[in-house]
Formats: sequence, C-alpha cells, structure tokens
Amino acid sequence: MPLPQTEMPGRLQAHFAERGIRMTQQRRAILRVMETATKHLDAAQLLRKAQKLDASVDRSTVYRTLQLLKRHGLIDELDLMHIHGEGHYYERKLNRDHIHMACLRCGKIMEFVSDIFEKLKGQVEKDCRFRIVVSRLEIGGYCAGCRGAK
Amino acid sequence: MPLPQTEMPGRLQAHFAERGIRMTQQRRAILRVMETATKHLDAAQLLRKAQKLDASVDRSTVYRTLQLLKRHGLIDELDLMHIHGEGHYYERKLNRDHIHMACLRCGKIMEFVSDIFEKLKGQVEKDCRFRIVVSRLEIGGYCAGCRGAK
DNA sequence: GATTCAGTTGCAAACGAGTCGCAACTATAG
DNA sequence: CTATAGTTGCGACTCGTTTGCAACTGAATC
Ligand SMILES: [Mn+2]
Ligand SMILES: [Mn+2]
Ligand SMILES: [Zn+2]
Ligand SMILES: [Zn+2]
Repeated sequence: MPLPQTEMPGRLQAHFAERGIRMTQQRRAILRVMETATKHLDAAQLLRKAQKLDASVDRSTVYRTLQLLKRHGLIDELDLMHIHGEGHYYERKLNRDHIHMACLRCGKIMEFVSDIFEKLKGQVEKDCRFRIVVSRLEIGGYCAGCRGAK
Repeated sequence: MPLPQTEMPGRLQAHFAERGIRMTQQRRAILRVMETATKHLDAAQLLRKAQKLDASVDRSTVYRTLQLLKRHGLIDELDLMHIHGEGHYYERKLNRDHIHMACLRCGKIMEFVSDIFEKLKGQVEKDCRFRIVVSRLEIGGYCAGCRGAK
C-alpha cells in the first residue's frame, strides 16, 4: 500500500514560504524528496536521494532540516519497531493520522487508518486533559502472509 | 502516577526458571531492578541501580539482558518522544497494556489504560489479519498543568 | 563434592545515528 | 549593490548500543 497522496507536492515548500522560512538549494532538494517519497525514509536514504537533486547536500543539513520539519509539525518520526537498526524513519504528516504495523518476520510495513484511533485520541484529550501535538502508534507482529509460518 | 504493580516481584526470575534460562548473579541484580522499578528506566539508570546490588555488572550485560527480556516479551521498549536524547526506556510488560503521554513542556510522563485502545488492537488484528505481538502508543503534547502556558 | 561444558561475562574496541563549532557562503530585505 | 542574519559543509565529536574474545560460572551429570 503506497502512502496516500492527499496533499499536493510542493506543499512543504509553500509552508516554508508562508511562514517566512528561508529557502535554499539544499532545502529545496530535501523537501522535494520528502514530498515525492512513496515510502518511509531514514536519514541516510533521504541524504542519498537529495544528493541526486543537489550533490552539495550534506548529512548535517539533512538532520538540521529534519529538525526544522519536526519543529513545524510537518513530518512524523517513526521507529518502525527498530526492525533495521536504531535509526528513525520519516514521512510527511498528512491530514489523516495512521497506524504503522511492522511484520517481525518479513519486515513489511503496513499502514492503517482507523476511526477508533481518532476516538481514542479524543478520549485521551478529554479524560487526561492532555493537548495532543503528535501521536505514534506502532505495532509489531506477524502479517497475514507470515501468520502460517513462524 | 506510579507504574501499576499488578504482578508480584520475583515474577521475571520465575519466568526465567520456567523456561530453563540460566540465572546468574548479574541477571538476578538486573531483574530485581526491573521488578521493583517505579518508573521507566533507561539503560544507564538500570546499570547504576543494578551495580548497587552487584558491583560487577557491566554495561554490555545490561544490554544483553534487555535484549533477552525483549525477545521473551517480558519488557516493553519506549521512546517517550525522545524528550531526553536518543535513548530508550524500559518497563515490565504487565497484564494490561497502556498508553504513554509525554509533556513537551515539563517532561512529565503519564500513563493511561483504555478499553478503546484494546478495541483498536482488536480491530487491527481482525481487519488487517495481523497478529499483534507488541504495540506502542506514544503521545507528545501538553499536560493539564502546562496547557495554560505555552 | 568433583567434573564438565555450553552459556555467560567483563573488557575494550568498534559501530551507527545524530550533534556541534566554526569559518565560508547565500538568500533576502533595503 | 550592500549589508546582514541565517544557512551551509566540514570535521570532530557525543551518545547509545553492539561485538569479539578469552576468562569465568551455573547447573546438569556423575
Ligand atoms: Mn506511514
Ligand atoms: Mn526511537
Ligand atoms: Zn510478514
Ligand atoms: Zn507539562
């Protein structure tokens, strides 16, 4: 299942312009990669893809831009159950939150949108008087295909 | 809110005995710390506390034991929104799963048990034909006390 | 209790992800 | 075009975690 493309590409750059954040060659490359990504990317993958658009992009600029995007709530950071090492994965934050499932056997990552999840967040906000800024539900287990084996 | 103490201490050691896992001085110290912890511990805190019970405990043994406990599904690993650095936190897995909320302003960690969360996991298992082994819902935002300020 | 050996340990070195200080550069406003 | 605050690449660094290895030890067997 590909990432739902419910926002048009260019949206991240537009956000930067609206909020008066300086646009640079390097940021343009990094944002473009995030905007057109069809899967969750880690920092190293993001760097490699961005360098294809602008060879000068440095690793530290990728990390600095990821921090910027996080601070502005434009991307989500995921562990994906640390199936491959200790690093993090990133994806654009879309209008609709979703759950991530990682198969512990084949490594497949699945996404799932649920009204019950929205209801649960509503319950937390109300019952705990907690203002939710970011939420992350990650599940590890066995996918349909791997259920039989094990 | 302290961790709910619904399982008796000694339970981790009992689990090891049942499954024929070798018990050592060092493991005894580490398990005792996990069993009696009243908050989420990172590897460094766990090491320090375990060394008070057995000064010979080494950092690498702590990590190896954490891996062992994870593999046996006896503990959960948390990010707690990476409020303090890139490390992980650990807690015993109790009968009842719970949600973690981290206040982005004061750093407080809150826990919350919810039937809706159980229902959501049921939906994932059914609708996605996914066998859940471990699940982690972490929420970042502002606690009741910090809502007013910003 | 002594013997045995697979499993476990401490140590030191290595690793991977992420951060930081700094001098050079550049996007943008005037 | 100029001035300047913000951004960059670079290299060195921190931090959390892993690993290879020789020495040790728990517990099963005698
Ligand atoms: Mn996703
Ligand atoms: Mn993490
Ligand atoms: Zn699978
Ligand atoms: Zn707070």
